[in-house]
Amino acid sequence: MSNFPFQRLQVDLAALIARTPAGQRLPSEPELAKQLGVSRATLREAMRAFETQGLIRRRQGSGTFVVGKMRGLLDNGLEVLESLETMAKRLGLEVSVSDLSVESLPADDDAATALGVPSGTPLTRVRRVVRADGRPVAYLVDILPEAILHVEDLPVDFHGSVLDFLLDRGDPLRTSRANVSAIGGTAEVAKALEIQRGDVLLHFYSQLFDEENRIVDYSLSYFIPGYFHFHIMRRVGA
Amino acid sequence: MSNFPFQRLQVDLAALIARTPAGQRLPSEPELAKQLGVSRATLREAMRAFETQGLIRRRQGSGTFVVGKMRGLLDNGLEVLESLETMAKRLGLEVSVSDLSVESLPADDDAATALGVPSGTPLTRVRRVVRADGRPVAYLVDILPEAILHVEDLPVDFHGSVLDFLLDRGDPLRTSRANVSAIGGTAEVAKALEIQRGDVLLHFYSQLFDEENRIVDYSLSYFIPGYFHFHIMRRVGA
DNA sequence: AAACTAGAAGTTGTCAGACAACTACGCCAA
DNA sequence: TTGGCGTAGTTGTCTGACAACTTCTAGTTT
Repeated sequence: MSNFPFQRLQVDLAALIARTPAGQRLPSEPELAKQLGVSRATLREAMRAFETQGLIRRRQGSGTFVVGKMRGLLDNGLEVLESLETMAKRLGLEVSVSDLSVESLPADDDAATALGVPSGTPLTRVRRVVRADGRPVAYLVDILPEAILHVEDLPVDFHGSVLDFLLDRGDPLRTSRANVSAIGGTAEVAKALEIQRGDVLLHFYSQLFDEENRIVDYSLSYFIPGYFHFHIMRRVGA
Repeated sequence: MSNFPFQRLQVDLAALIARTPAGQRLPSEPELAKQLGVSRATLREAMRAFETQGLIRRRQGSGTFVVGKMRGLLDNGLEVLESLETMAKRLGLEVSVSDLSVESLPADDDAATALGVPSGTPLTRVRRVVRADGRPVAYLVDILPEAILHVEDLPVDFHGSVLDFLLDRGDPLRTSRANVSAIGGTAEVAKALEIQRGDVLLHFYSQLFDEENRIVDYSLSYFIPGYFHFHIMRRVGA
């Protein structure tokens, strides 16, 4: 549908790669270009993008090969930011949200530095507990300027994911930087997750950036180990 | 030095992007191609690769812009696999290794499934404690088939990093899949790290793959929170 | 003077065709 | 059987061109 060959091409190529068994060779570039209705130069740019992502491998004189079943891995991985709700839905899991709290408050020093705004700036804070099988598995806190998300912007059926809301609204989000660590639950978190204070938790502290590299949101996530399996694909450093 | 335009180009372009302030425009494609001594088509392939990595952004009719100070972030991040020793060196930190233990043992069920080999296969296990300021900060265990790394392959001055050794040897390593979680220290780990059993630890369980997607090594890493700051750059899911 | 419009210049997006470098495979000869 | 060689097929790179888009300027209109 798109009039932009490269974008359409990326979709088509991704589909082709996804349905091609690992290790198998793709059609030759001239042929693929003809099939997909683009020039070889454009096709090669797209292939270079996929090669950079490690999905295919090209060997001069031999051909282009799809590299592996990374697909399923990547999707569950941390390379792509998506809400827990979206992730759970994709994995066919049943999750529910409880203790949803949306409130406005002025920025304290921590929030001010994390968001790059002056102290006292009006903020919106969203907190929620995610449950699987009725048991708490994650406690999530999002904090962002009221200018970006006002309490009253939220629909009545808001299910808790700030990320999903911003995406639906069309905000130009780009990347998230997540700091990963392990901590013992504080009193507040322990209460929300129905665990003992000091129990082991996986902790993400992350900032969300828009396409101009401005900080849109920062969030604190606390996961009870064992329910979600987070993984990362890492490239070997040259 | 390289006779392969694309590889040389990637290095040159990376350098150019690195030393260009964030937000600034790069020279136009025809000019850059001339400067770097390649055709515009080849240049564009390289730029597409960098664009995929999120380092630059191109706008038709306007120009190509470097995107941000991601550079410093990425380097400390988890996208690229490198040994703790290499990381520390790059960051100018002083770390030492103690309790280095290298031994051979047959594969138990866990190791067999993790490495994709039959139970009983001869394995090599490398364990070590990494210290900063004399205090333990990480406990690392690498396990891999003896066929890939035999105890006697190791030099007398082996400093503990299996990854560095394999890389120096020229093994064709490609990616690592790291599962990240939080756990309480077991007796063995607690003893090595001089902490209480059950104390909070950040835990990586990772598999190392070669370019044919074969499992080369799997490792267990335990980090005392606060010393290393691991972070991940995530793209917002479409 | 201010605001709007048309155009020109510059930039990225895409295309077509060609040749070079390399690989895989089969054929032929020893 | 084995070794070498040539040929077809594939990716790597280059050249030149045109289309689509953005930005800025200069002129025109209000």
